[in-house]
Amino acid sequence: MTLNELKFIVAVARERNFRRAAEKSFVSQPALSLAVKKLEEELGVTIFERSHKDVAMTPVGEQIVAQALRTLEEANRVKEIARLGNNQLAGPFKLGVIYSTGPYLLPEIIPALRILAPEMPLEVEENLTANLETQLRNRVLDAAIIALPFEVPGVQHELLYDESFVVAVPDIHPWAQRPSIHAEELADEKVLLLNSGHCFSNQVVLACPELSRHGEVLQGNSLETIRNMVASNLGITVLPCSAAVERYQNPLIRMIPFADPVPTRRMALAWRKGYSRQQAIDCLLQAIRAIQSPCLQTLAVTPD
Amino acid sequence: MTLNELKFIVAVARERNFRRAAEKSFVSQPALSLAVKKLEEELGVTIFERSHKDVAMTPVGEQIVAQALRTLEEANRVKEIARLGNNQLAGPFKLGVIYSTGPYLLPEIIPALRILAPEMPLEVEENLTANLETQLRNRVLDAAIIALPFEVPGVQHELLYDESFVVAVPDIHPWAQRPSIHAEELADEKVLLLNSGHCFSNQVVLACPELSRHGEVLQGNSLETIRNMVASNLGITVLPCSAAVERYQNPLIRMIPFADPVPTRRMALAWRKGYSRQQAIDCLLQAIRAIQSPCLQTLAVTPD
DNA sequence: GTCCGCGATATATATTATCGATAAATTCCA
DNA sequence: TGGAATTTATCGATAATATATATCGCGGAC
Repeated sequence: MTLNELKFIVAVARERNFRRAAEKSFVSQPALSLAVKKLEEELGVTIFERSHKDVAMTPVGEQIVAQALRTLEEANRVKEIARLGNNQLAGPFKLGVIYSTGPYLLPEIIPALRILAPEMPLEVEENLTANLETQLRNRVLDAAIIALPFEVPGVQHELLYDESFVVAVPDIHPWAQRPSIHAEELADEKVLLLNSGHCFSNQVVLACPELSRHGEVLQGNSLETIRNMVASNLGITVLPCSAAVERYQNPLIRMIPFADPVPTRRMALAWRKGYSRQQAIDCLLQAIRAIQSPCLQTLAVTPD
Repeated sequence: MTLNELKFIVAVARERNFRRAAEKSFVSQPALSLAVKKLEEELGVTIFERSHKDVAMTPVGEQIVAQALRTLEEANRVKEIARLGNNQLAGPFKLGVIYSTGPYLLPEIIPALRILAPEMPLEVEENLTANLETQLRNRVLDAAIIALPFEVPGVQHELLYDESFVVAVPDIHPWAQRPSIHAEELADEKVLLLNSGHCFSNQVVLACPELSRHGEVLQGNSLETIRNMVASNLGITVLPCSAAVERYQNPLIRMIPFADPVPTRRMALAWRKGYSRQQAIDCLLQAIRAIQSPCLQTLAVTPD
């Protein structure tokens, strides 16, 4: 039994004529006759009583045609659901973000996305890279904004931008008026950093390996806490430049750029291979890349 | 979209694994994979998010699978209806009978049929051959018991029995004690017959052509009326022998057989070619042929 | 690392559906 | 009453589809 056969018997029941039913079904009359016959044999029932004058339905045939109609309606609802539900920009989208980026990037992304995909509410999860990775793989998240490297089997990513780091010192610090700082110089200072699970602290240490020997001070999960500590003259820190733009400025803190080579991190959007809402990904990429920020160097779209 | 494809996605949704779903569906894994892919492309939606670890469903995929399940259930009901409804011996059967046979044959048929096909109530229509023919062709009737000849396009028949005619005379009639009558002798008598639309009167006239010249008396639609008229000495008549058996005997009437050649009529059961309840026909034939009556000569089954 | 499991792919094959032409039966109309 | 038209069934050939076997690439697990 196939849906086509059901369509055929419904057409014959409507037209009471095999030839016209075949025309309406866009098949030849023999094709339709054979299909109907096949169905009748499979069901072991005569549905139509044929004659050269007209076609009549047997009592059981009427029931069968009525049921066939119901079946076809249900089948059409499958298509209907697909038609309505294939809007990839509808329904919530769970985005993971690393702690050192979330507070500064999301205020930019969310309004942009509300315009690009108004029916797609963004649900945000801030967490460590390692946790984001797990959640991504377990399909708890749809995508995640992370810092490279981020090589995870079954997960692909696309580059977003390069973000330079800056040094934040109290305005009463000896470096306060310097135009730039060399990364190596950090080794002599009391540098406040996020816990070691944070990729950002790792990257800072990577830029100034000496730090790891001097034992930098690790301070929780929030850059804002660290920023306040700097303002209280408890040490200096390094921030991603997105955390150093004007809107987050504190008058007690001076932001000083690094001298070349400026430490940077490369951010990317990651999602599962085979993820079904590519349009949502594209939309998100567009929203992020549209951010106008002097310190973020948006990167061209490059395959892998 | 085919029912098979819907079965496949339901299986995958159940098993969360293409290989197992293929096994349960009794097809190879590539066949199932391709079918699912084909459906996804047709619907323009991703139903499953595949990975090497497991198979997950997209939100729209869940809806589609649920609807697919509903569709398959409706499709199964088609089979169910066919299974339950293909009992050809269930449901009413409309049988037409000519006036000159109905009252005498039906009391024999109905009890027999109630045993052979208890779920098939017999609905009887007594009428003239011409009307029965129309109703048969228009599918108002399922079958009809008629006298031959009865050649109607689109209608086939099978012989039932030969029935001899007898002469019915009042017991005070001069012929009352005769052992037999020759058909030609009727020409001199006042013979009461049914209206001319009745095949039986035609057949009587056929047996004794002289009658038509002398103007026999035509009397309505009921042999019983005529019988009563004979009992009242208003004339004589000819009856089919089934109307002359003991149970219908009237003490005021003598039944006298014809001398050779005995006029007879040949009865048959007629039904449309392609009629869908052959079993019901067979049952009816069996019931009629099983009638034990000395005057009816049941005929062997012979193809037309 | 190496093996195992999973889904995707390639190619070949068998089945099925479909078509065009024609047949057989019947109706319609002159 | 006879022929044209109509209707469904049948036949033979072909196109479309479904399915199988073998294989690949990827990732997981020990």
